[in-house]
Amino acid sequence: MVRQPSLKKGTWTPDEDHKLTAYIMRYGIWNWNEMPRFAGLQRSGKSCRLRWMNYLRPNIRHGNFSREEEETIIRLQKQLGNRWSAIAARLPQRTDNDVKNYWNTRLKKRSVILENNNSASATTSPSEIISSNSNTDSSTLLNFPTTDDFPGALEPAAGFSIPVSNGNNTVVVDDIYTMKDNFVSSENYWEILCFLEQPLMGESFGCESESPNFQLWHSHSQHYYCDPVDNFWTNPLV
DNA sequence: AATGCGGTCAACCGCAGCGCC
DNA sequence: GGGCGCTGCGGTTGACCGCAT
Repeated sequence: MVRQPSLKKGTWTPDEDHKLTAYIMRYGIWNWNEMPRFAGLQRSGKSCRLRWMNYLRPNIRHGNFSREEEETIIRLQKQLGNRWSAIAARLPQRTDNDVKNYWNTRLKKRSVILENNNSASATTSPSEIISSNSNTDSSTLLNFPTTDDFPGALEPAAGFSIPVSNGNNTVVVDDIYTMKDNFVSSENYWEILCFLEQPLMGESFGCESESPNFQLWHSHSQHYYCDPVDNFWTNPLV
């Protein structure tokens, strides 16, 4: 009798991330339950899907919720309840898991205060209340520069400190190692590229440099940006 | 230096919805 | 209509980290 290898749980390793990303880039998403086996992963399909949807998928931002986003979450949560996927759909580049975590860890308490303040003063805007609230987490008050603020600018690299305008001097950008966001570091870019040029599933990649995907990738290499319009990642074979 | 505690967030679990047969 | 498999969603857990003592 062939024993089914036990499925791994817990934190994903960089190697597992690479395997999953490379597989989806090459073959697309076809069946979450079958994919792990073909991708050489000892993970459940659910685990792979979750990892892809919440972390590896391109065009995802983590942390540094803007004040506008906070207000949107608070407003929509009031309107829709805990329908996190619906709320996340209204927040570009945010995942339902991120929105849910952010709500549970930060906004939930603040929302209660907001309610109290609103009942006390119906004329005060949410942002004013957030700003004036002494219990407010200082991290929510940072005017964190985004790529929306500086179109075409490079995203700060992982581990770098950047100046903020809340009185503290710097904030450390979250450590990322690959494709966590739209942008990846040049080091990771080449690391990924090297990985993708390795044979997958025992077959050669052949002339990857002539493939549409490769050219798309290089066409964005200035900013290492994966354009969602290209549908490059989610459906690489089209 | 060691320990405790609270906050954060990645990941798991269970369930509901949907489509297919 | 019912069973089955797959996917998506929301609640919850547990590991990790920073800070206070």
